[in-house]
Amino acid sequence: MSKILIIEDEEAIADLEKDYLELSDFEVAIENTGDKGLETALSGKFDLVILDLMLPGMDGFEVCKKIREEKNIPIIMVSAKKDDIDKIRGLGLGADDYMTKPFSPSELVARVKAHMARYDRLVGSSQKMNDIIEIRGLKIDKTARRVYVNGEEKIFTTKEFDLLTFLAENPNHVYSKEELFREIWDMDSIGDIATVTVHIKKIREKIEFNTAKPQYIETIWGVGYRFKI
Amino acid sequence: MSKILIIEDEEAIADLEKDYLELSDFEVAIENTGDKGLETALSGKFDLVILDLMLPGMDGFEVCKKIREEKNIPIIMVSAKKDDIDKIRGLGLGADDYMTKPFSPSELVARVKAHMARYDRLVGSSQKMNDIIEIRGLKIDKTARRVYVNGEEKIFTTKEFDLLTFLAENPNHVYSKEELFREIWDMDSIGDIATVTVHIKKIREKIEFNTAKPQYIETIWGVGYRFKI
DNA sequence: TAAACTTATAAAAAATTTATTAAAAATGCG
DNA sequence: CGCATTTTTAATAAATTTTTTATAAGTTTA
Repeated sequence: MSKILIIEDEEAIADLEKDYLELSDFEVAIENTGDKGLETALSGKFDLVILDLMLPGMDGFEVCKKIREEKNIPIIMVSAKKDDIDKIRGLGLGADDYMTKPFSPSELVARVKAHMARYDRLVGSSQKMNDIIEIRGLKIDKTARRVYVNGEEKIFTTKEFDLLTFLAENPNHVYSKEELFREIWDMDSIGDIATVTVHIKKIREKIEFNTAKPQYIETIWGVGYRFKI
Repeated sequence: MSKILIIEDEEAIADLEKDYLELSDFEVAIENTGDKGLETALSGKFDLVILDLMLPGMDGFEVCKKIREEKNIPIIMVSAKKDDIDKIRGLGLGADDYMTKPFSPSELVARVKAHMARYDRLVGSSQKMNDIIEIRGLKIDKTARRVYVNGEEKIFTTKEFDLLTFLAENPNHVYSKEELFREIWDMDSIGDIATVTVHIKKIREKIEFNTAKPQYIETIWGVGYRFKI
């Protein structure tokens, strides 16, 4: 199922868009500031972004530019002023479409579908450039299998990389050691899952500033681990 | 230089569009019927099509659909009636953009540029077609099938050359031995892919200063190989 | 706070993967 | 066909990763 990120500070509008998109079977998330929106967009979980121009914090121009530096996913920019639309079109920020408020929900859905279809058509099954996950200072390049922490590359082994990538791709979700084992090791955990603990430790040594107070992979005592977004 | 095809029966309009696009350094051709337009579009010589909806012979709907069956190039559809635009948008013909006449020439140029940029961004007209790959001290001449390391020619066998070229053309991407085998040997690896390892070693002997610390082809333990850019 | 339980850490042992070498097989060419 | 070259196979060595194990440290619960 395709995932759409709405970056919009007017709650009523965002909710309305969300409702209509969900009726068309899209999965929708909303962020209400530019900064949070950018971060979520760069997490790599979304297939399309609907971006309002006027936002608290970082504005839409900037967010669009920053997303484009890393991602090729379709971006639909939305503004209340027709003049702004003409202006940003000329700036060549790399947005894929521009809509002036107010617009009909069905038009939004139609455009979203069209952009998704084109993206699939062009990028298709080939190499998706969309394989960079970035959360705060952590950057994971999936095809190159490289990990950077605050710009510095850290060398990861296969299992470490797979485990970190899985957690980072599914943030804010607690996984038990058994679940992680099944996910990365492709088999049922017959008893011993101590190796998961050891791998988590090794990952933390590479990505955390202070392993005792992890910023990325949290321990949920008695349950498992969670990647904090 | 990018080439644009205008399919439009009103000569005055077509000429006007042509003039403006040429001012922006595009190469432009005009066809005035649907049938001829389709044929020219399918010739493969054009990077973008501007397609009028009302045409003698085959109409714009049909032309758009037929182009899409063969080509992914951007198509901008043009119509005098706003209603028609809404209608075709819903049809999902695969057009990339829709404009209602009359429109300003500068808007046309802006849209053309945006679509070209996106197409390049997603499909990557980059250096893939280049005959000579040069990365640091390594130079690969594809048509001559010669390899130079710091100016000195090294003799490569067929498989060695193909393997090195594939990796160098797709740098920063980790390929497993199986993938490399499929790519170079044109068949599924039924079990043994040890030959890939041996070829990598032979290539390294020729291009690396110290095969134990490869500067070009890195080993990603447990995964495969990666050409370092 | 002590007991019970869970996770973190460290180091070694085990397993896996790749590099190297050499010989065998296949291919291409005169 | 026979020779030279390329490619593949196979066996061993070397390197690296993964798992195990033991112990320490941190939480929770009664």
